[in-house]
Amino acid sequence: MLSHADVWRGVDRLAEVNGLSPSGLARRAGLDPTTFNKSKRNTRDGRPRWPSTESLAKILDATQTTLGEFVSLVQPGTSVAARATIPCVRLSAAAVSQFDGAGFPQASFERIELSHLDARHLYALEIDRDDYAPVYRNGDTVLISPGVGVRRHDRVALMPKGGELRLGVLQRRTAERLTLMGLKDPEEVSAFAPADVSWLARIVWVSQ
DNA sequence: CCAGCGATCATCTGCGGATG
DNA sequence: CATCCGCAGATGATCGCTGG
Repeated sequence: MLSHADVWRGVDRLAEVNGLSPSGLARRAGLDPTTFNKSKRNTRDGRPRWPSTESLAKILDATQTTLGEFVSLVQPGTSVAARATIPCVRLSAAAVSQFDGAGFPQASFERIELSHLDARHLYALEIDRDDYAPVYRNGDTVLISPGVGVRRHDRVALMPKGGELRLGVLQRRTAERLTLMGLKDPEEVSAFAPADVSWLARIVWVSQ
């Protein structure tokens, strides 16, 4: 169960991992900058005050954070330092055998530094071909997070069973069919049966 | 180089409006 | 009536500029 302190710690951590102060986070979410002031977390007679679910929904939306990710920020021991580096995989080395069933890399790849995203749910993919230019050029690094939800129109990485890793835009996902739009050419649509997909994960960041 | 000054920003306190 | 949130004003920290 989340306590009053847990929820406020989560708000502080969410601001921190996004490089914001609590007031900056409130502003980004369209709230009054004082909404998350420490002085407003308890009433004058010392009773706890809670942020509204609407305010929480707004800061999650403003930071593209899921409720599950927010809850994970509350857990003890998830310091920013613990998120400082993440494994980095080369696109041409991204074979199906090197990932687990959830899409996390199994081999020990080199690591790159990262300061504002939760490294426990991330790995980097270095683009070392021109297949996705000009959207992703040779030398770019994209960050993939199997730990977050994938929605329509998200840029994603898809690993077909027995195939080669694909990057694209998730066009549609039903129980029978999953369609991926090409990054270079939106007219180039690939369809997959869910049973033929090893894993699908969202691209959350790109360095270029 | 350093002190003084003003601008800017974050935060705090107190109050009142909106809502249930 | 209790609670959450926005507004206004005050305060303190930081930064950049200027002049000695």
